[in-house]
Amino acid sequence: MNLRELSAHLGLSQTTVSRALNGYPDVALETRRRVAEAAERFGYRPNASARRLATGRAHALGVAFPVDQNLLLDPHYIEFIAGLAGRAGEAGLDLMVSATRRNESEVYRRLARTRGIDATILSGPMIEDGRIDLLRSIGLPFVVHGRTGGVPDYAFLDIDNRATFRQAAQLLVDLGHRVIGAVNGDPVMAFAYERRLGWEEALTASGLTADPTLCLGGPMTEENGYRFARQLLERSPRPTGILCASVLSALGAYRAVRDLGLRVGRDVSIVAHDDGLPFIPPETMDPPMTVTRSPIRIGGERAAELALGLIAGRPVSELQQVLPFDLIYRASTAAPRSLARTV
Amino acid sequence: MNLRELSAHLGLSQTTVSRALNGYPDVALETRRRVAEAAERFGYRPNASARRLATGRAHALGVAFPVDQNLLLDPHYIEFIAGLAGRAGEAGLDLMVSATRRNESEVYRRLARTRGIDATILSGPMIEDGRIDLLRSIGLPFVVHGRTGGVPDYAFLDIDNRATFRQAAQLLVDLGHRVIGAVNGDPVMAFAYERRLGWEEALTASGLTADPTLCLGGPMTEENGYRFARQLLERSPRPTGILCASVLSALGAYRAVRDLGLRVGRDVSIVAHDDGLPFIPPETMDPPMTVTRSPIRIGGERAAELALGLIAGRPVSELQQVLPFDLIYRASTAAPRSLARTV
DNA sequence: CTGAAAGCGCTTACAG
DNA sequence: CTGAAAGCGCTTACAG
Repeated sequence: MNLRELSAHLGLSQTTVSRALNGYPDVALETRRRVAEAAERFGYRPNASARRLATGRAHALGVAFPVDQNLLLDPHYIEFIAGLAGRAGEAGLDLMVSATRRNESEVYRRLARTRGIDATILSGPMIEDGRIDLLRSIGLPFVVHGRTGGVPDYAFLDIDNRATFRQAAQLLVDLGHRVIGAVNGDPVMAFAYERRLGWEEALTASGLTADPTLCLGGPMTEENGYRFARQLLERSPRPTGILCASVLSALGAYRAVRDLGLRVGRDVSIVAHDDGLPFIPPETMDPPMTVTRSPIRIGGERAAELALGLIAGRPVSELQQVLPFDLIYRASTAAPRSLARTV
Repeated sequence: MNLRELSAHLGLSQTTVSRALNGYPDVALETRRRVAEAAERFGYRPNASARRLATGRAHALGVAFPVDQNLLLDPHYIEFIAGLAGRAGEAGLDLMVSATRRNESEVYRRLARTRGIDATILSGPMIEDGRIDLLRSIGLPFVVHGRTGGVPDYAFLDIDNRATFRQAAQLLVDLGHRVIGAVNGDPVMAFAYERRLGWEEALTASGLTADPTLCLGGPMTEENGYRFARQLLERSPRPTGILCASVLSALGAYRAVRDLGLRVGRDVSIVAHDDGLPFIPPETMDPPMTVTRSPIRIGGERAAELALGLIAGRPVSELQQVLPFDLIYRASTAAPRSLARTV
């Protein structure tokens, strides 16, 4: 059933039926009702391609899906996509996923020329990220999930990454810890850069030195978490507190602590940033883990909303959002042992 | 730059340019070359919507992305999507992701009517799954990742789930284990049903009884893995071997073993099925874990290939594939302790 | 080997 | 309040 057939059936012109369906004014109430009823009955749905061609709007959002570099294709990214797809769907937009393998800019070019999407969402910006300039130069509207340094002149949503690690480190300092290491994300990523600064700020503000070799970074896997934590714990003096950039790395850090015959909470305090990955709830870890928390899925939803605003032509300055996070205290953090004894 | 402009620039008709670009015969070699060169130089890309409208082919695959039920929106599914998107992209197809929340059939109806995709991939079939009949009835071509009982009359790709658990259980039996439990997937899922049968078959074939209360099932999370394994290990007699449906549940099972003051490998042997999730390598677990292994990402790639075949009109009987798996022996399995002592 | 023309199924000024 | 008609940018029989 297409528009022509539906119109013929109703004895109306395509114009009127189209207008009625799309909620335009200047259609008699009774006509509108009849059209809606018939469309429903026949299960009429406008052909997406025809509509796109006629309006010039794709009614779709797009993302480049990095299928080779595990950097992004991780649970964090997926939760983000889930939020994005969900919110886009509610607004009647499709989500187009284009696989990329080291050819991300080529993919953006194609998407722009092909008019397959109205806007794209760029994830995981690096400290220096050529993709932003590229998107700007090809004129494809975009929202950045995260942000590069300075005051961005593009639409973005992010959390205050610096504050997450600053508050986490501050908590450990307040508990009495003096040697605090960090298992950070990949140092090329903008968010990891910010977190590192947060860790530094908390330490130096308390008169402690932020020894750069105590901040190790790399993709946030269990394996790296183990490797980095182990490296930190084998130093002398041994850190009594460790910050982790993700629950995934924290899983590895927990393992490293155990491997060395130590116990999380008692011998080593751990605080991680929790993106709300549904299958690794930090409250069921052993011991339950203290975290800064901001569900990345919410981020996906917000990104979709910002993209909608972008398409609607709202000014970029209104499309910049910093989401809040919570600091949730659990049993993986405590006063360091030496201190506990003297109390 | 559109086709009209490109043609005008070349002094050729749109017909000829289109034919040259699409590799049709009956175009002079020199013309073909000139067209290709100009298209490249101007970065011409056909408007996707126009092409879709004209050909009736969407040049896109679609999947329903369940954003509320965590059942599917898990790392396994994502790895699958990565394979799917990658292979589809190589073939020049886009991947359309439509969010669903308890309205999956509505989404399929819309996709079919809207002509937005050429075929869809249905993931995680349940033992009784109405979606298959629905897809058939609305005429949307589909590939099933997995299969329901019997001999399917639809395109599918799957692994031999029954054999995975049968071989895993057999391994434990051969090592001398007599009480073997299973932490299975959700019992409504077809794959979990098959695995359960495999576990049963191995036990009964060896003269052991497959006590149904020793096979526990639910979504494959760390948490469920912990809960079910703990439940099994608190029984008397205590199982000395446990099968896990996923590395994720196995993570929880490892934790349960530790919590009870036991050790994996020594006190309890564990074998899991490994879908190749990149961020949880079983070889780095403590101790390294014995697994049956079949990367689910390969499954996604194959699914894309089958969908391509479907679109090309190949008969369904040629589009059914069962992927192999490996059994990889590591330190999480050993002879049970009582037996080890007598040796 | 090339081109004029119809058609895919919508939307949208424009006229009445 | 409604309709005839043009147009979105391609593809593809068909004619030459």
